[in-house]
Amino acid sequence: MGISDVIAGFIQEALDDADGVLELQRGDLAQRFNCVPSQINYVMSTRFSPEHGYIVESRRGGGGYIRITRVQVDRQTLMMHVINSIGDTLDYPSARAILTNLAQSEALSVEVATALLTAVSEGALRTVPQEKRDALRADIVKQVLIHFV
Amino acid sequence: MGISDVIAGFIQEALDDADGVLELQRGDLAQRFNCVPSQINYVMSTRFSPEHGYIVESRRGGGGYIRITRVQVDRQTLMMHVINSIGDTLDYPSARAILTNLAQSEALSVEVATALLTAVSEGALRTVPQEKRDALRADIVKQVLIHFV
DNA sequence: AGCAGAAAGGTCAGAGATAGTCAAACAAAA
DNA sequence: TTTTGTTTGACTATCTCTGACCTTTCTGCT
Repeated sequence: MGISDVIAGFIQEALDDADGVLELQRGDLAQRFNCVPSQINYVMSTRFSPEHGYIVESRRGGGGYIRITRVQVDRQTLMMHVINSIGDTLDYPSARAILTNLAQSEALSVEVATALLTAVSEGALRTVPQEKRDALRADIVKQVLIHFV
Repeated sequence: MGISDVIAGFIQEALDDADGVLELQRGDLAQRFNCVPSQINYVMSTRFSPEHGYIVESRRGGGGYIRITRVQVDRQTLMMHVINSIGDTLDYPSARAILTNLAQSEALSVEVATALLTAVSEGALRTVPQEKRDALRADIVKQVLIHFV
């Protein structure tokens, strides 16, 4: 088990204690585990990505921090199911179908579903090369849904 | 937490007590928090910008002051103002400030604001080349906001 | 009125403190 | 052996704090 796993475990525990939201300093953590600071970035991107159910925000400069939020996971298996069913790409009609479904089954409010659909519409993504839109759409939808689970 | 956050917190509280309008002296504040006066300017420009929902006016000379006003406008106006204020690019911290502000002033529900913020987070857009993210983020946010006016 | 000095606030660039990126070296797994 | 995952460190980006210098306004004196 490498150092990345140890760090990830430490953060998981701290998140449990802290009720799902944790703010820490990259330098501190690096020192505590005797590794280079960028190792923390690696851990964040491989263990606390949106797919894993976390949101990571940060700030540089004096008093900087990394904030990790674990999204609630107990509410809807439906959501998880939907999320898992979304592959690496998602075209607009499929997105529309999925979101309409979720709204109809009241897993999402109509407002949220509409907002999200608009966010991934061809219009909103028009500056993204055609061939990359579906991948991006999948990312965005998954991330938002994960956030709402 | 740095001194800027402390000062900002103090001002927020004072604004609450004072019903949204506050007049204070730069030198006084600096002395109270034991910092250089220009630190106050820094706090103004980073924490009380129009983007955050404040108007800051000031006057020099004897009896000079800094006046901070928390703005409250009707939903339509606020939305239009916000949409117009978004240029061709929008970084994540700005998006967060804008959406937090819209949620606080109840122009958007917390759910929608959160969903949109997640949709334009660095995580969700990670497959988009760094240099194109801010432009895309601006597009998405504007498109969704227009949809909600 | 005109002017000088005092009493504010403003600007900007540099130093310090954090965090992020990326690619190369290394290690583990298939 | 090929592929995938991990670790490192040099370089970069961003946020905060400070101080020297600048501009505006007020007040009192002539």
